[in-house]
Amino acid sequence: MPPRDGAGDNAALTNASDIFSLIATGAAVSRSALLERSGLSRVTVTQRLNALIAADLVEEAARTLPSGGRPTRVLGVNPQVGHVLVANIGESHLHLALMSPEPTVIAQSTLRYDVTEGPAATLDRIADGFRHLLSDADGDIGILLGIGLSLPAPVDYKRGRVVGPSIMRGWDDVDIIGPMVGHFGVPVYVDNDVNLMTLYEYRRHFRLSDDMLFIKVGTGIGAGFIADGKIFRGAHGASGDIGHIQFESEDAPLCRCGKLGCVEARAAGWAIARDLRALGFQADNARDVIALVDQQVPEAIMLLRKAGRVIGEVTADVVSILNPGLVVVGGTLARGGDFLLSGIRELVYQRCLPLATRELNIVLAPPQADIALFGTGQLVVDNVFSPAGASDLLNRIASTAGRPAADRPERAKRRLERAG
Amino acid sequence: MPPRDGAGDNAALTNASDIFSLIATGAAVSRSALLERSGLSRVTVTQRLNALIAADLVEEAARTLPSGGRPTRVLGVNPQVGHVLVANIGESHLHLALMSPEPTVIAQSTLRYDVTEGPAATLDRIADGFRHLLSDADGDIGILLGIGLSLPAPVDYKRGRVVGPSIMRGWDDVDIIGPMVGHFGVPVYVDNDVNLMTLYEYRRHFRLSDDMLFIKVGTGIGAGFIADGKIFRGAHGASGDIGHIQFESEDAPLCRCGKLGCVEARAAGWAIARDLRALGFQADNARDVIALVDQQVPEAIMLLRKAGRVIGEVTADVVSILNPGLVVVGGTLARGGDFLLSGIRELVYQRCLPLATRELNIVLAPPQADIALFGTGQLVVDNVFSPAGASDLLNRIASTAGRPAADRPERAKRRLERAG
DNA sequence: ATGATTTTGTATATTTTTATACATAAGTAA
DNA sequence: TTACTTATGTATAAAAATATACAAAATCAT
Repeated sequence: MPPRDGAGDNAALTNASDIFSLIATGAAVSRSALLERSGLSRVTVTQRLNALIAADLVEEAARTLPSGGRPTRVLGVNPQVGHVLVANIGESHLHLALMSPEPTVIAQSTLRYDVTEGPAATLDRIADGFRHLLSDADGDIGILLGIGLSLPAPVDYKRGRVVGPSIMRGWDDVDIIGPMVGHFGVPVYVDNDVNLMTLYEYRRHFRLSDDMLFIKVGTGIGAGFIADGKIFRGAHGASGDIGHIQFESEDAPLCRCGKLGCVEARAAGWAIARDLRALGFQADNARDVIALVDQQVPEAIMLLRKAGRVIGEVTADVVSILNPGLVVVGGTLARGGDFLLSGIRELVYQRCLPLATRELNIVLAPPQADIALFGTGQLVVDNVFSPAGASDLLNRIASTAGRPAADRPERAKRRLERAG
Repeated sequence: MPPRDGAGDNAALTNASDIFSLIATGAAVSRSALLERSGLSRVTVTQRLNALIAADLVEEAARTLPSGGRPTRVLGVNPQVGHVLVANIGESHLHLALMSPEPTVIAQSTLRYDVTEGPAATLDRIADGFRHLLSDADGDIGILLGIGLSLPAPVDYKRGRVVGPSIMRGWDDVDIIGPMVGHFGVPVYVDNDVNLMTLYEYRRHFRLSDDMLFIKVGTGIGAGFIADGKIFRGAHGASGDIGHIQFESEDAPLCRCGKLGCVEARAAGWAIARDLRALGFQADNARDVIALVDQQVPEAIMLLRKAGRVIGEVTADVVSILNPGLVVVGGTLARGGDFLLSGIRELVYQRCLPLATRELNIVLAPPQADIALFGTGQLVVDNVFSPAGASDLLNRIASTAGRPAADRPERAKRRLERAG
């Protein structure tokens, strides 16, 4: 066992980022797997692994795997290597969390706010809230790995900006990443909340389905896709806008967007609530609709079933276009269970050709609160532990314990530039 | 200038695959770009580049780029490094070509065949046809880099098999790659023809649009997508099946698939031809429809405009779901020009929210024959010149001139395994 | 209890890569 | 014509990686 020295050899540390990334992403969790995946020699793998262990970034688990001879030791990231900060920005609430890299919640807080405060003031409040979470944290939680923000609006992921007018008034084309990087000096990621919910369901529950469709049915209706293992976002981050696809009918209802016959105007929580009010019931939103369904109110059930068939109609089109292997239905209205799901299945299996549906599963998302928050944590961790992110991270760790980058030999500088 | 020696140092050659891939893909075409992109030192880049030049795989172009000091020499793949074989398998024709890596056609042939001959006999005929093309080739065309096959059916790209019953009767779930690899011993790639047309348009005409939708309107109707620079295929290769999305109406026509109201039954070439026959005109397919449009027959123009609006309706849904930055319309009916395009634009701009359309372009594909064939060539070249493909290729080249893999030091063996 | 298998540890010679330095080539601007 | 800039060539010492070998640990089967 090599001597443990927290500072370690910093050049050796930054040089070990490829090994760190393989372990951190779960791509290789044993020495033999590292040998196979890295293409390096056994001695070099051992040397770099020892540097990571010495720096307390990686640890040997108690667990071993049988191999027919000496058992294989499992390797893993030290859970105390660091933490991430995430914020789910709603229309009236800010839900903040300090998370470990699994990601699991270490601490969290919820703040009320008003969207009219504007992005600059809101981002400052989020930064303050993050600092409170950090200062209240007990024990050694390692370094801040990165920050993630979830927004209920289309987000151009590469530019880190909201695109287009949306319910987040005043946020269109505003730089969100810059101010947050300014506050904390770590990588910052921003995405649309439905995309992050989709990422959560994929990574936590449906990992084997590399092409899956997530449909969020709540007060509004939206969709997220995993295509070949990655979030599909479209050219400007506005993919999945299925709520405003229109179907013609004589009684096409007016949508909030100003068009007639949108899926949302027929089947979203607000639309079902509208129809329930027309029948004399008290209902404002998706949650109220589900409360009435839970009370077995026949009219609420009837309207939910009808909504299921409308959602099924648009889902059928999406399935024809995208060819997913799995459809996951989540959001508040999904708590209606089979009242909603049966209509979705009926229309999808009716409308699509067998080629698209013969190996298609349509399921409800497992009930879980705050999945956008967990999805945001997952996004940050995935990026920070990627090969490029790991290189950047280990340079950051090394540079807090070593000489400045300007003094480094050329190779270390070049590695920094490539990671940048 | 290093001495030219065709056999070269084979270990040095396989070690240079990363440099070769960077040059071959166009990611780096100068020494300074190679330095930046490879992360290697200047001496190592030069050593590996010299090995590639000595092996006649890479050449220094006559062209230089001004730099303010000594001009930068442009590097490129030797056009005679090798060739690819491609086949476009139609319903009644086999269109074969021998292509250079640009890809451009060196030689080609067209064979009539019947789909009832079955896949085994057809693949044998294709192999024979490929051998004829090779034996007729003049001059040094280098080694066979790879083979590509295009099919008018959904293809599971990873498995290299047709999925589901289709117009290619008898091909469902048949191994296509195995027999062709058996014949020629090189990598073989199989994909759906619309995907390959999409790849061609993207790489040859719309390279800056990393999220684009290609709509093929001919006798049938289908779509292909480029998502973040890559072909989007779906879970089983059946994405883009927009022809069988149904819209309800009182007079919904019966489709060939057995459903009522499919987009294809309303707007495909065969459907317009059906409607023209009902009006007393002679028309069997998309080509006949366009011939009548070219003759300015009002009824043909009217039906084509109507088809444009139906296609526009489904395109609007696709645009809402996928958020492309560009829509390209191709296929035989696209020769109808603005008679078709104006209806597509009308419905897309009418039905979609501004968020999806404000930066969306909708254009006709430039006229060009055989774009699936060129797309197939592009697919082969992209794969063969990728980092993994280049490693495999250089191992193949080295092994035809060097000692057997079993005799190699451990590192060369490990590189082979990783490339495999 | 013993032998075989597989993993992991450690050492050393060789090879490859990098860092550094000096030099020349080929433009461009003054 | 000269000086400056940038690219490219070449050489050498130092560092890193690899190949190879020997050894010990920890199971498992007999």
